[in-house]
Amino acid sequence: MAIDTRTRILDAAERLFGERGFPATSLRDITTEAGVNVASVNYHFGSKEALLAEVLERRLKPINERRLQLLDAVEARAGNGPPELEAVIRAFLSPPFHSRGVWGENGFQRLVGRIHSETNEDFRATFVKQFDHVVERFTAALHRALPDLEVADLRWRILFMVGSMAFTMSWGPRLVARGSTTRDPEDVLESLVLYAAAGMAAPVPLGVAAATGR
Amino acid sequence: MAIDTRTRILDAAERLFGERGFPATSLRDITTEAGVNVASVNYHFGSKEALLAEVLERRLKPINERRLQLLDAVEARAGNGPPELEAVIRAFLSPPFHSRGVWGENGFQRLVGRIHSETNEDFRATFVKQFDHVVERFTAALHRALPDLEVADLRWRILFMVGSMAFTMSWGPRLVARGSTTRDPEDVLESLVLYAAAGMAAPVPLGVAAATGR
DNA sequence: GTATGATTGAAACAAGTGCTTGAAAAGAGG
DNA sequence: CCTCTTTTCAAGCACTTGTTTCAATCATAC
Repeated sequence: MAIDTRTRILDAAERLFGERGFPATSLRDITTEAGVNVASVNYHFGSKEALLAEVLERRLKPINERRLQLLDAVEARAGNGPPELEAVIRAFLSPPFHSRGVWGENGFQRLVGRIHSETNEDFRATFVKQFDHVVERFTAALHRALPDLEVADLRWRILFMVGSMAFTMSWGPRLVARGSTTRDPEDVLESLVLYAAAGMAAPVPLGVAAATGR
Repeated sequence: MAIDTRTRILDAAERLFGERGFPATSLRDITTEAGVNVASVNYHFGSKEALLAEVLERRLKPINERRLQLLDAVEARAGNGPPELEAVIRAFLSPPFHSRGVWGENGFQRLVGRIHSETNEDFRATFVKQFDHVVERFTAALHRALPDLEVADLRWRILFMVGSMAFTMSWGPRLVARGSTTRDPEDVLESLVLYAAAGMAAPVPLGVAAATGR
């Protein structure tokens, strides 16, 4: 059962990487949890890092595809006019929330939130490249929705939005578990969309605009 | 030179933990960079984890003290009335931006953004406790500034804000380095304050409010 | 049923881990 | 100068790391 072994390794790795992080998880942890031999990781994936790449791609590819698909729908609906801000943001934020295993059940979301911190520069570069196209499409759409906002400002605000999302993925489940607040993922997504939409539409800092000669 | 050795270890650890992450940095990496003997880490700090705790506390304590100090000023200015939203947010966000070595120069900000992902549950718990008081003070202040917002909603929005901040600390310098956008830290802080203030003041999701019986 | 290629398994590899040891060196006080 | 504490050092501890090896097992096709 070759494919089965592969998926068992991927599932165990996803869970453990998400829970403890990439460097803190050993191949033996993974293979023990998966109930397979240590050697099978290198047989099927080549290396620990290549395994991480496959763990990420397995989930991220459908998420990014879905994002583009939703954005296409929003833009089609808008015709030649500017797309609706909230709809664009929702197209970006909702797919990860609806991906299998939301709220840390299998730990994938927590893993995503930390990729940039646990891998080396090279790995990170190839990882970020997966997002380039998506980010550019959404930047363009948001620029049409917010024509008064300079692209440089827009890029920062997108970073703010992604940060909220990643952090919520990582800490949200823990927050809910602590009981300090409770909410169904769908509601959290909705809160986040409203928060991000309001932030995106915030007035441009006039002082800054003036200082940079705009 | 006992104190000197201590600081050299702290500085090197701060830089390397921030750059490669906690588990990926070995004591030998640190001591080599610091130009001291391996044994001195355990002599001065007790363990690798205790070293991390000190690295964090050295920077975080003044930051949190400054936050409370600024919040005091904002609340004093407001008297009995509600404090100004933007001022409260600025009191929270500005100290880390003004801390020594902003923008990844020494990597501390990047380190903070990843603590939750690289340490074990126990360590994390004691780490988060350092923030409890600060978070509660700011939650209360924000609640007074936004009386229509339920505390549960507010807590989520604070999470969103912290996420934007942490992510900006981690990725901001990298973004600037890539040249896709450029901005002086002070301007980024201002953008972030405006973004967060607008998000905080966003309308409450009516559908959600209705569904939860409000 | 036997040959062929894909997969698994137990064991071992060299290298690196955090941490400890015990002696040497440095510093401080009389 | 001599003591006594603090600090540094080279070496080594037991253990874990990612990866490799090569024989045993499996599946499939002739």
